[in-house]
Amino acid sequence: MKDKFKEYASRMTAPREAILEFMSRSSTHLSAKEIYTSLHKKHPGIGMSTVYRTLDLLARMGLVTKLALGDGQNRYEFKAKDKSDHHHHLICTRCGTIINYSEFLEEELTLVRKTEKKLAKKYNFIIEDHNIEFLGICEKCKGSEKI
Amino acid sequence: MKDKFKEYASRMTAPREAILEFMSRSSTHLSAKEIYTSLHKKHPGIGMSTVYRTLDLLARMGLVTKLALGDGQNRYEFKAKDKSDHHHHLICTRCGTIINYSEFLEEELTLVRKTEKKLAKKYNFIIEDHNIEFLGICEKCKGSEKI
DNA sequence: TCCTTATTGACATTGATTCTCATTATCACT
DNA sequence: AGTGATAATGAGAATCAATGTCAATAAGGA
Ligand SMILES: [Mn+2]
Ligand SMILES: [Mn+2]
Ligand SMILES: [Zn+2]
Ligand SMILES: [Zn+2]
Repeated sequence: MKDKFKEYASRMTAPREAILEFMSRSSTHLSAKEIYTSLHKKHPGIGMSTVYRTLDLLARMGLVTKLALGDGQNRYEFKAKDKSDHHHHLICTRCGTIINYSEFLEEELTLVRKTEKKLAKKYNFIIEDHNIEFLGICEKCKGSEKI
Repeated sequence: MKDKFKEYASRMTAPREAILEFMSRSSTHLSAKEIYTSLHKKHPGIGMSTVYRTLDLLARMGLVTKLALGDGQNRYEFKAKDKSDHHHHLICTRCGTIINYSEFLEEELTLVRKTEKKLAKKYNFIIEDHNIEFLGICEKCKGSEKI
């Protein structure tokens, strides 16, 4: 891992190690502040700036995904190298709940690849990633509908 | 249209009409400030707050889509009722360029519907919309790669 | 161990979005 | 057309995520 860091022109430091370790252990979609706060218990020294800078670095390294959901703060999620970790999102527009789903149909993956190829050619684009999200009302919010 | 507004608990006002009219005429993905500035020429009276409030209203009405791309400002796009207007995005992670594409394969639409149905059932979700975006490097940015 | 310099953290600053509130304008009802 | 209740507005303040500044620190090659 130290090597991977160097590749991105960086020294391996304690804060970076702590943040990466923390991210790799959490499975949710966390805001920078949530990460900062959680980390603060064991690592009181780590500042907010470093959290942002490191998350940005990890995103560039491809170890973390940055999610923009339009609620005023970005969220970050660890991305295992393991392909089986790849997933898409189901987002509740009422309460913000995010569900990961990865029970893809084979068709789904095949089609994504086919579409990528088509778009890359037509628009002369290098396609590196994709986001697919379905928006709606979650189970809980459905329940507390009538007020 | 006036009726549609009322349905959403609203009076029809000059600023709202101006903003809706402007949005329906533009075909890009505009930030609130861009909308404010463009509008300011013909309607110097309209304030920033009203732009935000009206965009939010239009989004709730389903006339406008709010895009969160994680670059620190949301963008808004008019959504014609016309189904043929539906499209997905191709986004350059270097320069932010957004390309609409809508040459869907039939498969694509079929699959989205099938996936929606599957997810709705499994997670007990009411699915109302979806976003699909491909990220990468656009033609222009590919050109100015080596610096 | 020493030295260069990448990295850090405290703090300031920016900038998008939201809030506040006195003023204005819409529209239902005469 | 006139009136009144009140929804909506706009100027400015406030909030708050994210970025910038910079002196102090620490990583790691020599
Ligand atoms: Mn996820
Ligand atoms: Mn678009
Ligand atoms: Zn919900
Ligand atoms: Zn580009």
